[in-house]
Amino acid sequence: MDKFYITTAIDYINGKPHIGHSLEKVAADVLTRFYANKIGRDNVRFVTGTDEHGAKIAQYAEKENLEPQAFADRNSAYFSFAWDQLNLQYDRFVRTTDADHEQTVKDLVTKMKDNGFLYEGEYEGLYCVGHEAFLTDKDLVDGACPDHQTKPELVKEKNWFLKISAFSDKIKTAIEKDELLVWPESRKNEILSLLDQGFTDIAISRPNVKWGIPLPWDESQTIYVWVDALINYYTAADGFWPASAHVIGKDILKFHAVIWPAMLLAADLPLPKAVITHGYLTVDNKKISKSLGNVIDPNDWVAKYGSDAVRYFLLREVPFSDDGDVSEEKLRSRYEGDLANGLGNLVSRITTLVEKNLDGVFPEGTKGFTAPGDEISPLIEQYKFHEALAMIWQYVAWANKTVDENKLWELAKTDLPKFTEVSKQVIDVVEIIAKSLAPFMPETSQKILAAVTADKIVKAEPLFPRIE
RNA sequence: CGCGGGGUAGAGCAAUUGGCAGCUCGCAAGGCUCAUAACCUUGAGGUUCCCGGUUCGAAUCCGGGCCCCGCAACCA
Repeated sequence: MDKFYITTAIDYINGKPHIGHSLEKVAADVLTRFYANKIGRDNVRFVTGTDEHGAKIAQYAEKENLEPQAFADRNSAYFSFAWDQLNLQYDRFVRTTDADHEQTVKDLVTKMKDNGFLYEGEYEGLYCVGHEAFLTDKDLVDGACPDHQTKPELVKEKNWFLKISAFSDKIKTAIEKDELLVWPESRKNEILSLLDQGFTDIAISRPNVKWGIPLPWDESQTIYVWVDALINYYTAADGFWPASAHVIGKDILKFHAVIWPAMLLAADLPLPKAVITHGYLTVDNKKISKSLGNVIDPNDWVAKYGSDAVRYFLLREVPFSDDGDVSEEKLRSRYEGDLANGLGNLVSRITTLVEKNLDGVFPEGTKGFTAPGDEISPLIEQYKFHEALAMIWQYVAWANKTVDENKLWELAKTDLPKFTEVSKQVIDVVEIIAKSLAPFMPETSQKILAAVTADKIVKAEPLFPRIE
């Protein structure tokens, strides 16, 4: 591998970022830092951003008496701000209203048409004005929309369609052979069975949506927001295409594993290497929802516990591929248990012991700890972040145990050579911990490395101070 | 019989191919005093949802049943 291009889903800006959005971005950042360490930062590209077109956005903007663009500018900034707080090293924050993106979308769609994979058709359906969307018969109760208590209108729309059917075999083969890896396995099976059932062609343009990118050859239509949004990955590639991994949530797998590949094939472009699907978070075992009032602003947690703690918590608490539950109580428990009592206290006690008894310096040639093989990297490469972190904490446990079992504070008085040797081993293990932790907790990693590799080791400041 | 995920210690979860049912937290007892009231050791705690089947052997495989959570909206 000489290059690695990683993307996250770009978020729809009808609201503010919540803790569920953060999980995906943090995971992508961990992969970015991990591969950067392996192949050099210049060879890794990390892109995230916001999805800003569509009727809904225009509607929200109107409610607030804002132009759509002004609304988009404001809300997009909520996202980039949150990602900065979480210390994400993205190379580009792409917005679907960016000029170069709009041009790329037009170019790609034109290419799909020139290649003969678009056709003009008519869509007829039951349109609910309240939803601004088409409903199917099964959505209706007594012929009316159950949410709006209105009868939908029968509407005929002219649209341009993408011939997905022309590519379904190719896509299926690519997924089966893992040329397009769909992870985890259960998601791969899900998509394959979806492809077996057959995939209908999708409309790539809409006649009645104004806030969007116009079709180059028919300006009465704008490009369907999903088509517009997916192309961001190509817009922002900057020579890195094809993507190594699209990190996404489970709800949008269909778009990334079928529609997006079909678009790329229609435009003669290579397929991405992997679609990595994560689960959903619940808060206090309930779905995240505004009406339940359990939406968590990641900025609040970062302000209180620090970005590293939040990054650690999100990836340690929940297996990445699965749904999982979070809460401030659980975060606090990880913070106090794993971080303050476990790692933080370890660094304090060992640096203190070395400062007090060796004046912070190991004699020339002190034998240290021989590192075992790298057990952490394969876990990160397989997106098993929670297991990687659990593994790192086994080193923390080993170090604490070693200090205790050897009674280092006593050895310092009775057998200084032995003290020197054992404490050097512990320091070395702490260094391994810090290095392994670098992608997950960059600031903490730096602090620990600075403390244990100093010419003269001194008692470290608490890494994770008590809160409140 | 709509689709999917799940039911394992008080809580949260794990257990490759069927092979001694484990981990973290909490609880109890003990140890220690280097350390952020932190750390270490030991212990208690199980009908693996229920019934049946296959097997030398089932949390795991098969059949049947019960229960919980998603799949309409704000919402990744």
